[in-house]
Amino acid sequence: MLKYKNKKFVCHIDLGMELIRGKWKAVILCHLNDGPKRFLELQRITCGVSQKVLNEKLTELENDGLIFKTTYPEVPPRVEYELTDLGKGLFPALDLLEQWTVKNYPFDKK
Amino acid sequence: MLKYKNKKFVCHIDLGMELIRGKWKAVILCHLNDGPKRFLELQRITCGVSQKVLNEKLTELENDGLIFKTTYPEVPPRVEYELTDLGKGLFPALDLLEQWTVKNYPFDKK
DNA sequence: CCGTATCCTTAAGGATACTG
DNA sequence: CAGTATCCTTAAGGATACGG
Repeated sequence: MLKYKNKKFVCHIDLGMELIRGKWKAVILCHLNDGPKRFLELQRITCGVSQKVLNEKLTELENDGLIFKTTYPEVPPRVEYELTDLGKGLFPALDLLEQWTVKNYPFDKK
Repeated sequence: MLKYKNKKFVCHIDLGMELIRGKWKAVILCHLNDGPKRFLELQRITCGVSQKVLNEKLTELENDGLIFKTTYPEVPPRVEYELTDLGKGLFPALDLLEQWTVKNYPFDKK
């Protein structure tokens, strides 16, 4: 039994999965690997997930140290999200998962 | 936009994550990589998750073709779960995730 | 030992409206 | 454009009891 942030985990993979849990976190991380993205770009990538949900996920990822954001003091506001070094280290695993999926699920487009 | 089993996914990583979503699936898959396990062994590994939940997850993994089970006609019954080839192919990604977690979260034991 | 059924609680996700 | 607030629906997980 292991502990992190007052939560209990039965093993390391359990904790690792916790950090990318939810419908959108892995998707966000994968796309941020290509470079910084603005809020609206991420919303487009996620096919229009609501602002509330997208913000929730971005905040959680930031709190877990996987991404950080830069706010430019302009009008209208501009904010960019990008991976931290910790977040970049997670990419190889996500990349392998994606490759496995592409290989085994050549599924219908549209 | 991609489709699989009547569900929609925004990209491949989205589908890949869907298959290992939930509190226990990745944990089960990782431990099955060491070899076949019985129901009670898996329950012990998951620190006593309820039978209902464990069965749900095992059934979902089986339906997705990641594991299969062998039922031995004995009394008391004996059932063994193990990875399919498809499931084995997923292990490298999970293994990388675990390594990343071990490296970055050397957290408190117990 | 393994699996099912029932009931319950909480967490996740979405719709919408509003603000600087 | 980015973020917050409110409300709502559904999905996930757990407790318990029972049956082959």
